[in-house]
Amino acid sequence: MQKNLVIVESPAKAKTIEKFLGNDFKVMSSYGHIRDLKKHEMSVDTDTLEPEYEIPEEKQKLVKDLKANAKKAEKVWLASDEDREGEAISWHLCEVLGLDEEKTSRIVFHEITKPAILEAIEHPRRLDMNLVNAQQARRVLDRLVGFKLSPVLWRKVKPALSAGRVQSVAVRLIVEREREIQAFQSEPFYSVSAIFAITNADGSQTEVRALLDKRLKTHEEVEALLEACKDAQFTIDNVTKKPMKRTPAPPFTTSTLQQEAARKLGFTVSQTMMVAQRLYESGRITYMRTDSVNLSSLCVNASKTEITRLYGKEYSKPRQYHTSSKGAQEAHEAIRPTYMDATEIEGTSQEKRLYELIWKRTAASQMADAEMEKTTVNITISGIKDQFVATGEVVKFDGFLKVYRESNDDDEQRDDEYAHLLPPLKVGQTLERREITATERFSQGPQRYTEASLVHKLEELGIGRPSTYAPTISTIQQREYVQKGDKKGTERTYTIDVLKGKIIAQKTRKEMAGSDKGKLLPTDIGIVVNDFLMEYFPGIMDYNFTAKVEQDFDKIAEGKEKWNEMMESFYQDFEPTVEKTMNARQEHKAGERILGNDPKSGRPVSVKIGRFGPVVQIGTADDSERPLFAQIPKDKSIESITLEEAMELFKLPRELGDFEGSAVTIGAGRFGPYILHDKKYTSLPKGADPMAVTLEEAIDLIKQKRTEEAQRHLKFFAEDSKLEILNGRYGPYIVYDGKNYRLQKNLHERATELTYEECMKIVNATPVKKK
DNA sequence: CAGTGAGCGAGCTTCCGCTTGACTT
Repeated sequence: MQKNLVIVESPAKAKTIEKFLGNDFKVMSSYGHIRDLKKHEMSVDTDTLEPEYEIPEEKQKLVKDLKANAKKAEKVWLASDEDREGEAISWHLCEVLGLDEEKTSRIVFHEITKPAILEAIEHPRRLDMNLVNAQQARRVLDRLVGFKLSPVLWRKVKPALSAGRVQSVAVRLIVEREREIQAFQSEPFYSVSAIFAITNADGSQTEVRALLDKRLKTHEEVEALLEACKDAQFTIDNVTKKPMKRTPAPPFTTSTLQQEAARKLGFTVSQTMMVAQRLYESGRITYMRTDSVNLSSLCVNASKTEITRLYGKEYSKPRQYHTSSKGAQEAHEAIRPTYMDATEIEGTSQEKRLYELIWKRTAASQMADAEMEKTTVNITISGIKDQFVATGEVVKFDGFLKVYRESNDDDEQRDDEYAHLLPPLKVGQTLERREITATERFSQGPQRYTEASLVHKLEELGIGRPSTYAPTISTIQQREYVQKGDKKGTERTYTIDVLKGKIIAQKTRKEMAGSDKGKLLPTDIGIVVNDFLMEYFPGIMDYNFTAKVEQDFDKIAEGKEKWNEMMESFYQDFEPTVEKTMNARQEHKAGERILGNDPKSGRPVSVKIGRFGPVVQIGTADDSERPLFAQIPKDKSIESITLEEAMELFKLPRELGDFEGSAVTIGAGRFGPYILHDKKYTSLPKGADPMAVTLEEAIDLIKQKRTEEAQRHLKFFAEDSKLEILNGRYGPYIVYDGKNYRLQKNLHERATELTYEECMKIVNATPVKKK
């Protein structure tokens, strides 16, 4: 007979807790929410705004199991997390399992240690219905917004689109950032650096690097300065030394872990979460979805011991951190190693690297400040007012820097090159000028978001939760509002003026400007949807919308406001706006734009988001003649495409002529332009203009493809026709039953000599990829 | 990592937060 049943949210947690509690306790997990609004319908009564819950199919078995165990138990302890969602989970459990109030207790604990759990058992409480109602309000509001707005988009923009309190604002951030970048006017300026020398007592010389204390605006100023420096004397005017301290960053939350793993390890946001999940399940780290920076006393103490052991007493400094981010609910601890004495773990290389990052961040947060001394030396130039400044930084005590330094997103830290050790310098000392270099630079516009920096921004705005950052990022990419891509930069030239001896020499160099890799870019659909929502639903799109409704949820949680009253007042304004927008007589779809008239037929040419994405259309649906369509290629935008560019799209497929008795045509496919001949496809090389390709060039490419094709099949096997050795872009590889298997580098040489057995060994040794 | 290549024009689609699961070869 089971005396006690404890229900927590996560199975890993259940396993740990069961160990702390005696045989009288059975611990089970609810696996998050057990009940929710119906998946495929509104499931909210639009008159009373009351939600209608159901137990989803995949939870039925679990609920049955929980029910049976609750019935058997003398007492049920609801131990879900101590936040809105956790309280609601407990309430749903009560309702669904039909728990008797007398034999049910609600408990919460903040860390998974034996004392903390025993302490929680000593202090049970009742369900907090105010907190539950705050969650219901949150849930219903999100459902109303999502399920009312999305159908508007289906009608006005494109089917299967979606809108929501979180995702639509995420897209807005990216669209607006792209517009800022486009509007940004880069201004040139000149930064001037100098190399001086001082002669030491032994006759040797030491270099001193310094920067001019201001940026120059024009090339004339550069010329004037260098001219003035030709015969000038450089004298040390002032030497100041300032002690500086650097404090470690707080331990990881979900958001900061995602950012650092992206910067230091190159992980995507979802990759980080998957690896962290595995570390959590194997008991290596605490829970990975958290907004808390709090560390348990257990960890603070263990860190102290470990840091003292590894680095010495002076490196240890126990600290407590407090969460300041908007909307934080702190149901968990910060993300930290479960055991600080495990500095390394077994596992995949990704697991090892992420664990090491978490260990270092946690350890650093419990270490002493770093102490530096910053030296600033002012160097006057005789005859002019401007000065050079040399700075040096000496680390007096490295403290936490011994293990960890937080990265940041600005890759431009050129000034850092000049911060280093300085030789001893005295006021009044003169310096020997070696060379002075003025380099033209350009002011930097705003940076595009990465997955991780978008998460950072969302957290800052209090939008979304640790459990939704990664899913939100993938949703906006799946809906094709945003794509991760590369932006080609433009080449620009810049000048470098160097004064060496008495001669000023000017050079020009080239660099690529504004190129970006793997950043988030808005698509045409993203832009059109954003502009549409901004026009008709500015309230929902407001960056403060979440913050405002959160205030209401807080009032509900405190019992100062009724949740259905809040819903009603929201819906009163929202619903009519939806109706009005939905039924507004539409002359054209959102984002539609007339480019002009087709020079040939005179029919109007327009662009819009069609059923299959952005299209150019000649003519209208009411014409007697059917309209013509052409997909807009990825590198063109619906916002900026011109009539001429649009008309080009209708020139394909283009017939070039005949070759070996069949037609050669140029078409445009999903993967760019191609040649079609005798039902075979040949890609055009990158950068080739499909409008300029001649029949001769096309035939050459077809022949080239044929020889490649002939050389591709290196070896067949009589034993099994499914097995082949092929030659690919990266050398020889094995194909078996339609799947590819890589050949180790050392086998490339003798690829054609491999036997059937050898190949099958490789095939069978390769693990099956999971979907 | 390993090679891809339509021309559709209606039915269905959708939210945010909690949490992990596992058709068979």
